[in-house]
Amino acid sequence: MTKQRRVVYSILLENRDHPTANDVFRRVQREMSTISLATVYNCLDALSKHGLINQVNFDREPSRFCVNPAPHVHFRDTRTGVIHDIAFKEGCQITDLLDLPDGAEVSELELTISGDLPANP
Amino acid sequence: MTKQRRVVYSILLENRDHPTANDVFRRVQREMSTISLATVYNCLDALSKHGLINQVNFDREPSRFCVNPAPHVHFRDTRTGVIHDIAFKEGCQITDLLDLPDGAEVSELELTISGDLPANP
DNA sequence: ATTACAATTTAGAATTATTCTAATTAGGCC
DNA sequence: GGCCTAATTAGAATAATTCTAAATTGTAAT
Ligand SMILES: [Mn+2]
Ligand SMILES: [Mn+2]
Ligand SMILES: [Zn+2]
Ligand SMILES: [Zn+2]
Repeated sequence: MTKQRRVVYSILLENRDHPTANDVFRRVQREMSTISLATVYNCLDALSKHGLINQVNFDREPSRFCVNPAPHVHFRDTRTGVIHDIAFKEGCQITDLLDLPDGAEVSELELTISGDLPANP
Repeated sequence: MTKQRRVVYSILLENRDHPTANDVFRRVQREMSTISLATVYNCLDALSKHGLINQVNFDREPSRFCVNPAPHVHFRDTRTGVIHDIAFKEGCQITDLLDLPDGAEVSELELTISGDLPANP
């Protein structure tokens, strides 16, 4: 854990809105003005590799970063653009629903959903 | 349906291995040497918009294109790199497993899995 | 058949998120 | 302090995709 990695991580914890690398860069700059974008990418990569954060991809948009350690999937509200964390229901295994070949070992699984949420009055 | 769109579509039907745009370009060139890469992108986009094919994204790798019209997800065998279509078990709705907010309307859903398949003897 | 028109294709340039390179800096340890 | 390794930095490079503007095509009307 270097100073830079710590501040990148704390920025992610502070506002869990799934920012892009560039969003993170701009936020980190406010308290560490000398940091470089390359370092932000390096830090995000290091934090990912150590399992502290997750990289989230919607189609071919810039990657976003998620600090929620619980298993969950991502729902992007097409009206607001906001990305919501969606948990699994109690005791549910997504792979139970799939016709996986015998012996298949899942190592990574990413589920992204786009749709509408009802307006919140 | 233009000549170019038809040949792009037929190439995809011919070999359902989830090729990239560039793979498609090289295959199409063999029977229509004057086609341009931009046109391949345009055609893939048009076919996608009309629901004949699907764009498949694994992380930030180049998009791949899938001509399987049935609902399914994608499993990449990490040893061979081959992408397999995985169907849902009878009558299974993935969103049933999720704690979606009331009234959420799913418009798009993409599930990608990476893992190991047992060697096929 | 010729013309008109809109949509598509084309070549090449532009875009842009990300990665790479090479030089500098930082931090732990003797 | 000096040594060593890993991390950071600025900037260039990369590469998938998109954009631009001109040429081509196909179709429909005259
Ligand atoms: Mn952003
Ligand atoms: Mn390829
Ligand atoms: Zn999340
Ligand atoms: Zn498929």
